[in-house]
Formats: sequence, C-alpha cells, structure tokens
Amino acid sequence: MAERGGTEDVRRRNLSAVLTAVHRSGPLTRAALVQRCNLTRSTMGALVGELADLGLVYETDAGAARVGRPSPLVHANERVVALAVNPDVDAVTVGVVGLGGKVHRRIRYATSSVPSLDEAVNITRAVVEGLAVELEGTRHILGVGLAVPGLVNADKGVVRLAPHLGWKDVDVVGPFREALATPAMAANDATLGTLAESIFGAAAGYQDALYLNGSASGIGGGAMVGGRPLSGSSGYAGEFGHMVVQPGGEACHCGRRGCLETEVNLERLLHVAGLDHADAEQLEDALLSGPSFPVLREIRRQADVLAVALSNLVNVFNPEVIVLGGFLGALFAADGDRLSAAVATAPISGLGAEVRLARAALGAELLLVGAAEAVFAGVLAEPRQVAAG
Amino acid sequence: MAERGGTEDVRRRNLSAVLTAVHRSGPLTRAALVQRCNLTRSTMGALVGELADLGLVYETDAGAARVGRPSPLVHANERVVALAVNPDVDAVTVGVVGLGGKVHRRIRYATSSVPSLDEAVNITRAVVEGLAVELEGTRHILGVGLAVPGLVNADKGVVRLAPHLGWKDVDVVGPFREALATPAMAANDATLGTLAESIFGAAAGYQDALYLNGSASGIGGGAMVGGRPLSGSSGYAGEFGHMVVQPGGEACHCGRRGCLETEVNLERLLHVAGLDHADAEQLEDALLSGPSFPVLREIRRQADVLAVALSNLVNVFNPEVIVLGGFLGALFAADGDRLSAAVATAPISGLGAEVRLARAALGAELLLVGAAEAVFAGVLAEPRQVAAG
DNA sequence: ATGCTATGTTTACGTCCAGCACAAACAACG
DNA sequence: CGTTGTTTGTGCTGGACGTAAACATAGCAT
Repeated sequence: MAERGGTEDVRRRNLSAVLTAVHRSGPLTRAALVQRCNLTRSTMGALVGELADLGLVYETDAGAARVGRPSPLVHANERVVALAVNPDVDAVTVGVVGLGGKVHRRIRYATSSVPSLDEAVNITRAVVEGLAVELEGTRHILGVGLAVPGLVNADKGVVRLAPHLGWKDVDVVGPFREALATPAMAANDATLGTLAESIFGAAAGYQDALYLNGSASGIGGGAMVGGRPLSGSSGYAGEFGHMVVQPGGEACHCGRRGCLETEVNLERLLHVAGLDHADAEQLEDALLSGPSFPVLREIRRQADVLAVALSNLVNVFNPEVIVLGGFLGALFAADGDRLSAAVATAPISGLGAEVRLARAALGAELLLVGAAEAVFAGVLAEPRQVAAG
Repeated sequence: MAERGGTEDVRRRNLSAVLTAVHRSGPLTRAALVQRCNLTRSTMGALVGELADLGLVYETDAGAARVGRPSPLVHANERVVALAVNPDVDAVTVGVVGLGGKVHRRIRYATSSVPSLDEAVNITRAVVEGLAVELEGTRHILGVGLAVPGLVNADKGVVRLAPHLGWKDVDVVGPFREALATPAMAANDATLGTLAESIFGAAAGYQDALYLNGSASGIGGGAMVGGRPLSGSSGYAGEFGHMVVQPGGEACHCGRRGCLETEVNLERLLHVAGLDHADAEQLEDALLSGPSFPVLREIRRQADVLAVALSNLVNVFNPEVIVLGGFLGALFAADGDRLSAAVATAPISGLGAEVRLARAALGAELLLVGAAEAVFAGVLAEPRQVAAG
C-alpha cells in the first residue's frame, strides 16, 4: 500500500532483480538475465553497467562457445562481503561470506565457558582484526549478521531470550555495530538456516518450504511461504520445538508438558547409543551402521513422534518440501521411509503425498550463509543506496 | 523476480494502490489518498480520473466542511459487483457483493438434500436469473467466487475433497463459468473467511493474523502472513482442525486419532446442553446464560484443548491477533478469559502475551464477502485490464 | 572468405511522476 | 461584509526510465 510511486522505484526494482538473480543463481549471461527479468537487452545493458560501476558485479569473458556473438558472464562480486557471527554455548563462529554465497573464511573460536555478549563481541573483534590483511582485498564490508540461538526481535535487534547462552532482553546489534563500526543485524539461528537452505540448499527453487533443525539445545525451524521468510509480527515465528505432541508428557523448560523437543531430542538418542558427546559423525555411525535394538526402538519412537509434528505442519502450511537438519537429518537418514510414509498418509486425503522430505544440504556453513544473507538483503533490495554508503 | 519492468507497470501499481485503498477503507478524499499512497496531488488527479473513466470509482461532493478547498470523496463503485456462492450441506447461498465490500443481496436457497455440483450450478443460475432485473443496474459483473467447505486447489479451480458435500476431484470452476458466462474462481471457505475478516472484520489492519472457524462440519482456518493470505503450494494450507492435540485420542474421519476437531466440536457442546439443532443463538444462550454444571465442564474442557492448539499456532506463526468464528466464537464468549490466559502464558517466555484474541465480526456475510474478495483481487491488481474485459 | 546467428549498443520515442505556480473554496477574524 | 489564511485540485514543464528498432559486433559454420 505504501509503495513509493516514483519512477526511481522502477530502476531500484530492476537493479534489485538483476543483482538478486546473479547472487542466487551464480554467474549468468546478459541474455539469460534478459529472459529471467523480462527486460530488453538495452535496459539490461544499462542495469549491468550501473551494477558494475557500483562494484557489485563484474563481467568475465564467455564460457561456453556457441553460435552467435559470445556473451560475457555477469558475476556477483564475491569481494563484496558480509561478516557472519554465530555465538553458541561452546564457541563463537565467525565467517566472511561473499556476495554469491561463497564462504571465504570460517573461524571457530572455542570458548571454555558459555560466552557472554561482551565476550562474543570481543572474540568477534579479535577474529576480524586477525583477518584485517585478508579483508583489505575486499571491496566493501556490508555489515555483520548474527545468528543467535534464541528468540530474537530482528526489527529491534534485541535478543528476547537465548536460554542456552543466558542472554535475556539485551540489545545485541548495538555492541556489534559499535565494535566493528559497521551495520549489524540479528535473527534467530533457525530462521536464518531456513533462509540459507531455501536459497542455496535443499529447498532451493521451492516457494513453500519448511525447515526443522535439531541440535543439542532443542528443535527450531522456520518457514518460507510464497518465497518469503515467515517472520511473524515480532520475528519469533517458527518455534516448532514447542509444539505440544504429547499432552501430559514430560515437563519442558518452557513450562508446558509434552513439547516436541522433550520427546524428540539428541540426548535420548545419545543415551541409548551409549555415547556421551554430541559428535555428528559418531551419532550418524551409531544410528546407521548396525544399530542395536534399543537404538532402533528409540529411532522408531522419535520418528513416529516427529511424524505427528510434521503432519501437523503439513496440514497448516501445505509445503512443497520439508528440510531436516542437525540430528533430525540423521534421524531421517536412519528411518526416512517411516517418516516419509507417515507424512504422506497421515494428513487428510493425500494432502501430504506431494510433500518431499529432504536432508539439509549446507552443513557447517549453514548459519554463516544465512546470517550473511540477512545482511545481503539490504543491497539486494536497494543496490544503489547500500553500495554508496 | 519475474516482475515486468516497464513503465507501464508503475501506473498499474499506482492504480491498484488507489483502488485497493478505497475498496478496503471506504470513501476517502483525494488528499487522504495522496498521503496513503505516497503520491503527489497531480498524479492522484490522473489516477482517480482514469479509475473514474473505467467506471471503478466515482466522486461525490465533500462530506465534512472544513477549512480549505472542499475535497470530494472518492468511492469504490459498488455497482461493480461479484457474485458469491457458498454451497453447503443444507443450502446454497448466493450473494451479490459490490466493490467496497457491500453485500447487495444475499439469498439462501435451502435444499432438501446435500446438493450435487450440478444442483449447485443450477440453483445459482436460477437465483442469478431471478436477480436479472436487479443486476441490470450494475455496471459490471466481474465474475463468480465459490466458497467451498473442503480442500480446494484454487489455481486449478478443482475441489480435491469436500467430504460433507461428497464432492471429490471435480472441476468446479468450469461448470460455473459456463453456466454464468463469467469468470469463476474457487477456494476453501475458511481461507476466504480469513481474507474477509482480515480486510473488513476483526483482523482488519493486522499484518499477521490467524482465523479459526468452528462449524458443524469441523474446524477450518487460515492465516495472513505479512498481509498476504497463506495459501501453501496447492492452496490447502490452514487445515487447523486436523492438528493432533491428543495422540491416541478418539478416531477422526481423517484416519488419525485425537485431531483438534474430534476434541473440540459443536456436537459435544450441543449434547451436554441438551440441544438437537445447530442454531447459533440457541447455542450461545445455552453457553452464556446460566449454564449447567455439565455444560460448564464441557466448555472448560474444550477451551483447554483449544488453548493448546492456539498456543502451538502462536509458536508457529507469532501472530498479532487470532480471530475465532462459528461456535469457537461462542466458546470464546463463554470462557474468553480462560482461553486468553492460556494463550498468553503457555508459549515460551511471554511470546504469547502480545497476541490478541477476538471474535469474528462479519457473521452471515463472511463467506460471501470472502468469495467476492477472491474475485475482486483481479481488478484490484490490474484495474485497467479487468475493467476493459 | 562469406553468410549466419545471437548478442551488445545507440537513438528516437512514449509513458509516467515530481515540482511548481495558480485557482478554487471555505473558515476565521475584525 | 470584506480581507486574510489554509487546504486542496489543476495545468504545465522537466527529468528519469524502459521500449522498439535499426545498427554494430564477434564468433561459428560452410
């Protein structure tokens, strides 16, 4: 409703469309961009020229030789970067991510205890200073994106509650912005994971996707509806872990009983497998290669409970694909058929039959890519303003 | 991504913004439109002029006399109408709805048995022919919108399954289009109810809203996310009635156990109240004016179960408001505090505290307004094309 | 070497909105 | 009752932008 009406807006939208296309789909010829964006060759020439002047894209000589005039490839400039930070209970991971989605550097800074906000800021500053030489070569640092395991009000840049970090009602964006002297933004880690998987991962190309991630600290997730991330009114949407699937079940730290994450969790899997530590590969080994009967039984139990939650979500969202990450991905690898079958048959009348289940594809880079994407959203929407600043 | 780039698109968008504003918010002065749409007075003059030429709006002399040059009011032309049809188990309701949301006529054609598709088409044709004289006065019939109680693929115009009507995998749009010689579209009744409440009803002005409706045939609903209706990949989203809230509970017709609508339903309420028929007023009387102890107990039980479902939905969507319609509205009236309290405290850390519960506001006109809105969506998006056709 | 084909570039043109100056209509004030 | 001030619609000019069409270019095919 409150769209700006001017002619200026047209140019902005077109620049945005072109930049977004090369960012998401990788290098494209001008001709390909003309098709995708539904513009003429002359307009595309002007747009690519302007983006190149802004330093956001560059052109290289054509790759595939073909009949007709060779068309140079338009690349998103990977030297335009975002910093990405993921504070967690035992480490702060910092990344440098280029436009186009490439993770240039990923540094996991292990901590001896759960990091406070100040510690996270200091660690990030130290790591970034250590990369100073490397960052010299980049054209532009657009900002820093924070992927926080907890409830985050993205608009205000405030962490409402991050139980495992012990952060509560704190402004996280401010300290990072001042420490790094660059724009900062924060969002829930699972929400950003959803974004990353839907752009570069297992949900790429789908308009309606769900993402559920299982970690030691619980189950989080997010949704893409009609190609847009579901944020909710304050950015808290996607707390799938606290869907009640077993009324009167075990008490959850949220105060209710029988939440999904009290029934389906990593700890129980590790317990029956006789493992102590949450190591992804070890767990996968234990679940996949000749699991013992108790392990099998627990896998089936958790798969059945998860299936109920997934069926509910299918009934609510009618998605094209559901992506499972973390230990939920391992669970899917271990008993995917059971999960698929339950999801496909349980909801009303074949509704679920069209839903594809998939395992997350981005692995360790997931949150860095997602956090960077939150930063890139600014340039992608308004290439002129942000590149100038 | 595939937005048309032309300058023509700017005009289309501005025309759309202006028409949408007067359609949703009622008569507005040009000055008000200038503010809302963020355009200049001269541009607004051209836009209103063009919309008036197209017959979509008209101007009347100013209402409130005020300092300054009097400003005429721009009205959406209520003589531009959509037909709305709601087939149900015991009646086919046909409506004539004008731009601006006014229901000109509403005719409930009772049937002795559950109507087949052919019967529904014939009844509609007969009713519309009976209104021929009246419709002469209208400027333009834009099309017919169908609100169907069941799973509808809105893109294809196909009813996948309407259990209570006994319709299954049938093209409903085709027959209506041919019978009435006008464009036709179909959607799920609850989805359209959501649309109606979010534009003209209790959820007006909210960007993120949920709607749950309880009828004799179950519980349906829909969501508005970021101001857009949540449709899902095939248009089946919003089947809240089949969220499992009581695993191992009573069997549901969908094949699972403990679905929301097996636990929270009209029949049980009528039973404890000693009523036979599903009359809205009688039910409300029974629930509100000195209910017996068994009735009170059932109200509290259903409210508690509903609260769990609502909490889950709050965790998933983080909405601003939840609108309850049908017997759920009566339930809310009877035990609103219990419901509000449960929703506000149950989900994690005050997340739910910001959610407002409200009762549906549109009553009997709900589905007609919603179905018409689905038709109006076309003109609102592209005023030029549709008005010309 | 010549033609073919797909692509980039230049130019004239039409569309559209912003900004400015002006006119119209009414209220407030003396 | 007339003057002044305020708000709002209208006409006009200029600038920004995309389109269409003709032209230029660069490699492949024969």
